[in-house]
Amino acid sequence: MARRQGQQRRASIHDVASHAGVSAATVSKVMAGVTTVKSENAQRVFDAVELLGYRVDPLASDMRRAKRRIIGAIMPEFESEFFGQMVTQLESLAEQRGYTLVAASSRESEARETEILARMHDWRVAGVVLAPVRNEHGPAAAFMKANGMTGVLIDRVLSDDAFDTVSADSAAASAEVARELLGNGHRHILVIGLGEQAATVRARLDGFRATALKLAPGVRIDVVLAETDVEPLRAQLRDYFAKGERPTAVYSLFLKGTLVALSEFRRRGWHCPNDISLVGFDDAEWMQVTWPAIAAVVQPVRQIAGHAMEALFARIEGGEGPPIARLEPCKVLMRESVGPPGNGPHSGTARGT
Amino acid sequence: MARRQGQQRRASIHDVASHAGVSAATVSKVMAGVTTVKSENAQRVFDAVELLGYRVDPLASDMRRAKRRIIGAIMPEFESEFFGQMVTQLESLAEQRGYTLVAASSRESEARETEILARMHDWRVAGVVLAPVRNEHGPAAAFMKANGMTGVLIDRVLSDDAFDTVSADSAAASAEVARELLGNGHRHILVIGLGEQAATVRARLDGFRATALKLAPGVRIDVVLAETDVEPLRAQLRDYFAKGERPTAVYSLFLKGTLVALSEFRRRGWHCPNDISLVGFDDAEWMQVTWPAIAAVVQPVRQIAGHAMEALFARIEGGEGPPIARLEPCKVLMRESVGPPGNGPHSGTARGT
DNA sequence: CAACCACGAAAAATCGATTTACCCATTTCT
DNA sequence: AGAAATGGGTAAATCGATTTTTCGTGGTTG
Repeated sequence: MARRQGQQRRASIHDVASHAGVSAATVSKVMAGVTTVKSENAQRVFDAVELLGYRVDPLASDMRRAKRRIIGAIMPEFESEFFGQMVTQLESLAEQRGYTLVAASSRESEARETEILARMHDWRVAGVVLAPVRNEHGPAAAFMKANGMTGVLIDRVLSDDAFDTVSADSAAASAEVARELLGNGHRHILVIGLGEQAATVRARLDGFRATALKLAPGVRIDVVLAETDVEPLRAQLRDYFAKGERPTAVYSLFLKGTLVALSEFRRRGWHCPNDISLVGFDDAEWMQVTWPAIAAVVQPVRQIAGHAMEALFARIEGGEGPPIARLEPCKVLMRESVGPPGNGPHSGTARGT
Repeated sequence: MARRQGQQRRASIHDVASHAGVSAATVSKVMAGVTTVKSENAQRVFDAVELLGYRVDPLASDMRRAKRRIIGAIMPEFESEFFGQMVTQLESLAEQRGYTLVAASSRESEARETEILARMHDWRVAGVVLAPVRNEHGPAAAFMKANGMTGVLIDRVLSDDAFDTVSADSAAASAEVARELLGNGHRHILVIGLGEQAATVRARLDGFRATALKLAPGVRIDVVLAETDVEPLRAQLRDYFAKGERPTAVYSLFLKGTLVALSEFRRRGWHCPNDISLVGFDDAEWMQVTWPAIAAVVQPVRQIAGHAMEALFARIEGGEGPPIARLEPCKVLMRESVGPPGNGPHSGTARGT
């Protein structure tokens, strides 16, 4: 084709202009699709563009406008399926509107979160999709407010007075989990989570507790919350079981908790669902191929991503009005890890085995 | 602090200059850390910077140079632990050198891969870390060559005549898997993979086969390869077992293959390792908490990322010389999914059960 | 026939930095 | 003492686009 040598400098708008015998402004107009250019000139521009392999430099093009066609995305991590899918979705939605997504991971650190935000501010991103490490009341959101950035908060949030929020309907999903577990006959259930993620954990916990108590007022619900990290949770869980506590089901409020629960079951030689039932918030591909398959709450990634971007672009385009707080419905997949209690060796009779 | 109202326009270098009573060039020098500035002036600049909350605009700063301080990363997907960790690593390495990482996912499509590459070329990235969908001989690498881009290829590659490559030492790892399986007494082994990823699959397969045949010349090694997608592989695997083939061990050459194998085992009611043994290339967090824990080859993500970035920056800084092809050693974690053959209900005697 | 409009395109300003060329005092060297 | 080197700065050019202003031409209108 008309591709030039790899070595030489990229063609600029001026190269095209002089080749086509018009001014740079005209080339700009043609590229932007403005109709007030004589068709003959437009054609010569097209030819020159083709010949030189010219493409608009998006950064130079963005220089003049206050908001650049870049969307920032900040996730707590990239390693999990959930955030991986989220980034993929956001990326493709941004592209659809001619924006480029720049993603960064805060690695579960609020300090890094703010740092990244500052960098994105430097980049003059048009908007930010932020999945905060803790919740909407952290330093990151404060930074965005202080600097007049436009953004949307997702995932570990409920609502905010300055930003639109989009998250899974944790409470409703937890209520359904409660119905399922209670329906299976469980009356002693352990819930595990991370206290740091205050708002979400509270919603999930309250949603679960309210429904459970309504269905069976005598139900016993134990709660083991670690503050920040997974390892302390593992230790607390170990203590809990070591004390002789024998719930018949465990509900984990986040993915890593499900892994911790499973590994503790392993250590103790317990199998699901005979010895204990397990449901986790957050689904993963492997959960349906293990034996038993693990029951899980599936977060609606596409909906969250879609509505987040919708809200974000509405603000970017100047949309006013009070911030919205959206809750997307989850799906609860009851799989083999949940069954009726009382089949296992330790339940009822067992205690000191 | 001295933070201004969120509403007003960001301070530019000229605002700082006029506040400090010097020229923009002087401000630029101070920000760049040039020492030939009178300390009194430097101080006034610092004060003005503090007062106005000034930060250099990285895009404007990059305008003049040919290569911008941006590194592009293109991964086949973001959803898996491996590529998630890879992006995280690359991001932090890029940041350490004052670069920003812009990551994009090709979603296992060569067309998208080239598209993204073109976009990154438009962005004039300083370099690209590309994990190709198929291998190093695809259109993406060709595009990079044709446009004189600097880049490094990772993961599904072995070596290239134009770019540095960094990948896991598939052959050595597969040899070790062979030693383990043969050592356990397996003499009929099924290997599954994706034919599309030619170079890597060949290396893994050959490494496995060579070592296996050396250790036990009579060993039977079956191979089931699907071309592009996972679902056809599932179908082929189903056919293979339906024909009555009963290998005592399966070695999956990639993560999704391991999932497919597991789900097929489930369908047939087979348990590891009694009915069949399983090892997979690629580790994941869940593999150690399931029952049985799944044996896996762990790819050295940090080393791959580290050496890829090292090589990339060497080229960016003008390093010459023939392309290097690096192989990073893997770790093989033999877990409970592997055991000696012959305990299961179907092996030996079984056939029509 | 002069005044007015519309059209299309060129010229110039702009975005926010960096870098080059050049200027003016001192110092240093011969 | 006169020339050359050096320190410290500034104005202006530059990067690659977009956007605003200006300009010339041709056609209408009073």
